[in-house]
Amino acid sequence: MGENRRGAGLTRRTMVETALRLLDETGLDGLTVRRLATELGVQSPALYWHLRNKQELLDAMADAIVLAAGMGPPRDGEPWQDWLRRRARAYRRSLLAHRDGARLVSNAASLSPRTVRTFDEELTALVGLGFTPVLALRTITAVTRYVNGFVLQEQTERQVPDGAPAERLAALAGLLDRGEDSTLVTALREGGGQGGEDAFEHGLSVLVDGTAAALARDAGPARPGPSSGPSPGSPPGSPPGSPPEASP
Amino acid sequence: MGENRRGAGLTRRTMVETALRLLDETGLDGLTVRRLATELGVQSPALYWHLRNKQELLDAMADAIVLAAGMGPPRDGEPWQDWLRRRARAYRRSLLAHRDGARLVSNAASLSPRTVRTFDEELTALVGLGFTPVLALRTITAVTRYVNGFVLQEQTERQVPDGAPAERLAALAGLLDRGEDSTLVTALREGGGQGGEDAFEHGLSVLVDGTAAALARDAGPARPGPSSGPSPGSPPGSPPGSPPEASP
DNA sequence: ACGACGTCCTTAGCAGCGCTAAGTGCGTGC
DNA sequence: GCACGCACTTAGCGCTGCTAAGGACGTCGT
Repeated sequence: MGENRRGAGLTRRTMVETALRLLDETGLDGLTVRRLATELGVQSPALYWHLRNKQELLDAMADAIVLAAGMGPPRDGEPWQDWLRRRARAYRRSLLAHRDGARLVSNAASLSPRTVRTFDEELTALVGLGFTPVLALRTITAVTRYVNGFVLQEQTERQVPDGAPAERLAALAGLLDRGEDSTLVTALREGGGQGGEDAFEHGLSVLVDGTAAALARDAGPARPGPSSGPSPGSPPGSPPGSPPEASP
Repeated sequence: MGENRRGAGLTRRTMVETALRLLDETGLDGLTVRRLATELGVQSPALYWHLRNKQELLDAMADAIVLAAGMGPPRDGEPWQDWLRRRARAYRRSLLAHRDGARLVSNAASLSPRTVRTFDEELTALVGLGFTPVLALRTITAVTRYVNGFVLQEQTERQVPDGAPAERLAALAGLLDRGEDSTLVTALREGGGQGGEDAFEHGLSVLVDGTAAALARDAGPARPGPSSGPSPGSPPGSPPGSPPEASP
C-alpha cells in the first residue's frame, strides 16, 4: 500500500492531528468535514477516500485522546491505590486537553485493538495484586465512568461562560429566591464550584476508599495474597449479560 | 389545511411530550425540528413561535427527564446510605427510560429553578445528617456524575448491537489475539459485561462506602457521629505528586 | 513504447438540517 | 367596523454529510 506518493499525501494520521487542532478552535459542533478539508488543502470529498464516514474520524480522534493519556499497568511495587489515582488523573487531563474531549470520547463507538490490549494488561496486573477479574473490571469501569461524567460536565459548563464565578453564583441564588443562606450557595462558595481539581479529587478518593473496602470484602476472607486458589469471583449462576465493547 | 383550529393549540408541554416520544423512535440524532413539527401537525417554523431554538427544546426535554426521576430529600429517619442508593437508582432509571436519555441530559445547558431548588433541599437534608455543605455537594456531585457516565456508556453500547453477546465477546477476544484466557474476557464472562445492573450496583456501593469513610474523616473528629472512630481505610493526607494543572 | 490499471483527488449535486423573513387567517378589544 | 396581535404558513438561505462520476498521475505487463 504505497501511500504518500508526493510530499503532501493525505494520511489518517495527519487528518486526525489536524482534526484535533481544529477541534480546539471550533468545538465539536463546529468541526465539519468541509472545514477539515479546507484546513488540509483539499476538497471535502477527498476525505471519504480515507474514511468511511465522519464517525470513523471521530472514533479515531477519540482513540488518539485515550492513547495520549499513556495509561497502562501499575509500575513495579506501586500500590494499586496510587496507580488508580494516577491513571484517573492522566485520563482526565487527556480529556481536558482538547475542547469537548469528553463528549468526543463518550460518543465514540469503537476502540482500537491497542487500547483493548492495554486495558487487558491493566486488569491482569490488578488480578496479580489480589483483585478478582470481575472486581478489577468493575473498579476500572467505575472510575472511568466517573471521570467521563465529571469531565463531561466540566466542559459543558465551561462553554457557557456567562459571567464570572461570582456572578454565576448570584444568578443561582436568584433561582433559589431564598437569599444567600441556602445550603447550595454556601457549599459552592466554600467548595469552589462543582468542577475543578478539588471536587474531582474528592470523588476519586471516595472511589479508591470504597474499592479498598470492596477488595477487603471480596478477597479478604479467602486469602489476601496475590493470585492464589480458586477465585471466589461471582456467585454461581451469574447471568450471561450483554458483553459490550470495553471502555477506556 | 385547517385541522387544528381551536382547542388544540401548541404548548410547550405537548411539544416536550411529543418530542420525548419521538426521541424513543428516532434517537437523538434523528430528532429534527421538521419531524417533530410533522408529528404535531404543523409546519416546522411554527415551533419557533414557542422556542428560541432547538437547544431550548432539548433543555426542556432533559429537565422533564430529571424531574421524572422524582428526586428529593430523604424520608424521615431514612439513613443517608439508603437514600443515596435510592436516588441514584431512580436517576439511572429515568435516564434509561428514554433512548439517548443520558446524552440528552449530559449535554443540556441549563436547569429549571425547580430542579435547583430540589437539589438545595437535598443538600440541606444531608447537612442535617452530619455532612458539611461542601461534603454534601461533592457527594451528590460524585454520584450524579458516576450515573451520568455509566448510563451514557450503557446507551452508547446498546445502539451498536452488532451481534449477540457471545459473538461480541469472541470479537473482543479476537482483538486481543491471545485467546480466551485473557483477564478481560474472563471478567466479562463472569461479570456479565460492563453495563447492567450488577456493574452499576457495584460502583454505587463503592461510592457509598467511600463516602462513609469521608464522612467519618470529615465530621467524625469534631462532632461524634453515630458509632465509629477514624477509619483505617486509606492513607491520610493529600495525594502525592501530580501538581494541580490549569485554572478554570 | 504504450495501453490497462489502481490510486487519489476534483467537480457537481442531492437531500436534509436549523433557522429567518415575510405574509395570512382569525379571534378579540376599542 | 376595524385595528391589533397571536399563532401559524409559505418561501428560502446557508450550511451539513455524503455520493456519483470523472480526471490526472504513477506503475506495471507486454
